[in-house]
Amino acid sequence: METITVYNSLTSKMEKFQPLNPPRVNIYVCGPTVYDDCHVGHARAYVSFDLIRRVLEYSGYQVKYVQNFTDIDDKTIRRADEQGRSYREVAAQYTASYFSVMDPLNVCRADVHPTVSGHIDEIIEHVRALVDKSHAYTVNGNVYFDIGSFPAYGQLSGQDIDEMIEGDRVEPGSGKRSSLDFALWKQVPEDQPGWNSPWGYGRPGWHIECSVMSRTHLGDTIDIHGGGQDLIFPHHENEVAQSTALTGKPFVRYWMHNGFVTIDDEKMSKSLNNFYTLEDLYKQFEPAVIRYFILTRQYRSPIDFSLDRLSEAGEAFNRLRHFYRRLQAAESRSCGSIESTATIPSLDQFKIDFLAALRTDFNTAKALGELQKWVKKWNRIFDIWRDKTVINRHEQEEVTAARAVFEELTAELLGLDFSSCSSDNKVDRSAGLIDLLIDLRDRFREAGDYSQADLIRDRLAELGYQLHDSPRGTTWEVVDD
RNA sequence: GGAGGCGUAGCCAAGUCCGGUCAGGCGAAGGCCUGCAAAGCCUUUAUACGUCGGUUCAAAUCCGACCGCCUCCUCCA
Repeated sequence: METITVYNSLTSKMEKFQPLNPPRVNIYVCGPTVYDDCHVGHARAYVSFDLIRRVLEYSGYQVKYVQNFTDIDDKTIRRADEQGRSYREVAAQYTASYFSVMDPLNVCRADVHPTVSGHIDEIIEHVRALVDKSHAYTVNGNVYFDIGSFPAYGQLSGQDIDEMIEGDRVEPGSGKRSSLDFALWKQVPEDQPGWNSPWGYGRPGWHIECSVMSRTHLGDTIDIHGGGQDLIFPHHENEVAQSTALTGKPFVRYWMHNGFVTIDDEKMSKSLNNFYTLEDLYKQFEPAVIRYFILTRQYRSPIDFSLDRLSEAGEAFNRLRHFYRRLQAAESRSCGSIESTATIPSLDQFKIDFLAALRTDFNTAKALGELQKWVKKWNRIFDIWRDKTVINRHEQEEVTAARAVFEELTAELLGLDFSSCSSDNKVDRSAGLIDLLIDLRDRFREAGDYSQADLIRDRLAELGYQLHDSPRGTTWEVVDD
């Protein structure tokens, strides 16, 4: 296990990462409410924690990763009512939609994807225990958590409780003792989705789900709890209260929160109606480019989104893609026992710098910088080799090693898979045909009939086959647009 | 109002906790390659760190004040 440094929202400090029971690491990430399509903000969150998971696993930890779906709450019910369907149908549809956009981003699925409706018994049990311990009280079929019974309330979000209460007023008729007391269980009319409970017909409150699901699947104390920065208060603050009040044990060792995606520096959100759904973006951009874009910033910083920025990320991403092709090409070159001509970039140093960046609070921006720097060094070597007929055998071994490490680091850690880009069914099928046309074009070129040669080249380009003339002949590739 | 965060070259963005040296990308300009292109690669693009003070041999980095922007305090990744 390698040393990893993480920023803990609870202490606002960088800390050495020490899980409770190494090498095991328990991670709980707040998942989406499944009532609508995912936008770039969701991608940011889940790519970030996917990356964190990958770095931990690569570093020798055994990760158990749990991410919930909130399938029953005000929003899923409202959406169901609008569409005359059940909340279960709505939740099923958007759960499927979640996977259909996250899978292409290479976001690994969680070990467990629990749902609220699947944990009603455990929720009722948790609430009942809080009532028994006098951390919660009942008013007309509602159960509220009693903030006054939990002195540490406000610690995570850095809120001064007295000040908050001062500016707030208890809603008349709610029966709450404090304006900050929050519902663990809500009474609802019989015609709404709900369950029978010791307090009557109702459904879970807004925060209890995560406390219960994380405890059910990961135990009393979890190592990492993740989510968006907007969840710190009140959601995570309330989770801490509910969980700690019940178990008496620390709930979370490391709180981690990802920054927002913004549009013109304002938060991307449903209410501002300034979001881009992933489904729409996939019509214009490869998912891998969106993932790359997200990784160009450290996960805690806000990242300003625009189609131009995404295109820029696409250009940077293409550098890596072409570099990978160059590695492959160099690997299959013939070698001879000639003298070495160039200083090969150090693979070890690159790997050290790259991993150090990721292990210092998952600094993907820094890691990508190290990667691009190393790529540039290699490109210089490739340019030197371009005019040679053979390369040195030892140099070729270096290329093979470089290719293997590049594949490993990009695929396993960054979740950017370059090796799959180059093998395309379309390619195999039409390869012979394209070669035939290139042959034909070469004859025109030799005869000096460039207008015919260009016609072939242009028509192929229109079909998505791009030709590259080089001293060693003409090559081609399939270009996605 | 309370809490948290941000302000680095044309643009994006590391670095700020642990003062002293490189980030990296996009764009742009040159060049290589080409019959010409396209694509790709290389080189050059910077003594940049919101403002004003202070500490220090030395500050983007530490201290103080100020200005501007964002987020949370209401569902939100």
